[in-house]
Amino acid sequence: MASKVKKLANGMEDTPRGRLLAAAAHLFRTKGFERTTVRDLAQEVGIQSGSIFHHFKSKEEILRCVMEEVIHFNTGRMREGLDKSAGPRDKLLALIRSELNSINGETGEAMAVLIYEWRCLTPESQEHILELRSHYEQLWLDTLQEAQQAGLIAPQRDLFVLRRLMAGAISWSHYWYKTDGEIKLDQLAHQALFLALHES
Amino acid sequence: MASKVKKLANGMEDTPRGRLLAAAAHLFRTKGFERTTVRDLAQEVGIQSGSIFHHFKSKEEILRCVMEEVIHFNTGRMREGLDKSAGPRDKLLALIRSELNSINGETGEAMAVLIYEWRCLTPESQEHILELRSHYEQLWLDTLQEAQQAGLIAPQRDLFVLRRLMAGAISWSHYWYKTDGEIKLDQLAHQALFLALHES
DNA sequence: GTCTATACGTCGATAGAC
DNA sequence: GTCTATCGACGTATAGAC
Repeated sequence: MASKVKKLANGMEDTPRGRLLAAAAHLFRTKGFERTTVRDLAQEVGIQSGSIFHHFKSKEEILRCVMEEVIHFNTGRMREGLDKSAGPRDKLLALIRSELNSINGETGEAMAVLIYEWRCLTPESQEHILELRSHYEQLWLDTLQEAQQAGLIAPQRDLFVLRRLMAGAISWSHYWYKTDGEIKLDQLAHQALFLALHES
Repeated sequence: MASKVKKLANGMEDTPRGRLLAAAAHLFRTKGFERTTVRDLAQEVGIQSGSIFHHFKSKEEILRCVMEEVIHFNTGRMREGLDKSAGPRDKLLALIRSELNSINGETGEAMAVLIYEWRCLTPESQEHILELRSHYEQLWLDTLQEAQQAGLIAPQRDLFVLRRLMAGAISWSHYWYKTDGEIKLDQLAHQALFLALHES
């Protein structure tokens, strides 16, 4: 039922199309893309399965749109966080916080879909999404470089590798981190910052 | 065809059952569990689809067995590496090396299956696999604690969180790390060790 | 232990009325 | 823009011969 879909936020308007995307993020996350049928999707928003194909030309297109939306939304939010921060340490912390938030906050389901349903995209869609992500990754590398030049990160560390390691560390949190647990997201961000810093 | 399956190593004997498991690790990794059909699987080992069900009672059982085998094999290898190392720093490095090797070496496909096809297990199987992993995780926590007591890891760091972050950092490497690239696995292990150490 | 044949459900997507 | 009805393909698993 439509009421089960918690929030249509994240730039997803309250239109049939937006509701479908929100439901898709939820179902693709919990059941996986393959196991989710267009009939599941239709039921979740309260229409019939045939009606879906008026809004999207295929099931794969729905997946691609979920991924596009979440990248756009989070790239914007990350840029905001970066603009509000001064100094390399705070900028780095802002990036970490922003990424942790993407994964464990309101956009968490869509982010998990972005990570785990990658294979279900056609090669053309994969290429398109990769292109969207590249700006996002460049912001990370620039910030890390700034931090290393300021002496916050040891000179012998490979920043390209460091970014990959941190991306894994952060994204993995969706497996174990509980928003309502003991650890606050901000504490987690600081623990993750230690991964990069020279002197903890 | 059977010849396409590179190695039946990793404790998988050269029996019909072992060949099926090796083929399953490969196919589940590249196509995903859902997209892999029992017909694909049968073709890969050169039998008919119906014959599979003489060896396994369901497709899900094959998945569970792939996961069980890879956990057993890698827990053993990790213990070996640990036994050969002296001192907390080397022990930690041994764990990192061992885990990187599990993910990027011969057992890489099965490890990726373990991580990414989790949802496809029945709840009963999930519980069973979790139990198998718990010993493995305890070895990590013990080693981290030893390192912290020796002053290698800053006292303000939460070791439970650190292990989770490192698990993510390491497992993520299967997405981007290329065994035949510039970076050697041992270099990567050292870069990953920096994530934990107080003074890089 | 592998074969052939097939039961039987479910899938994505389409067609055409309203 | 949503409905109903349905097509044709493909999925897992089984039955029984060899």
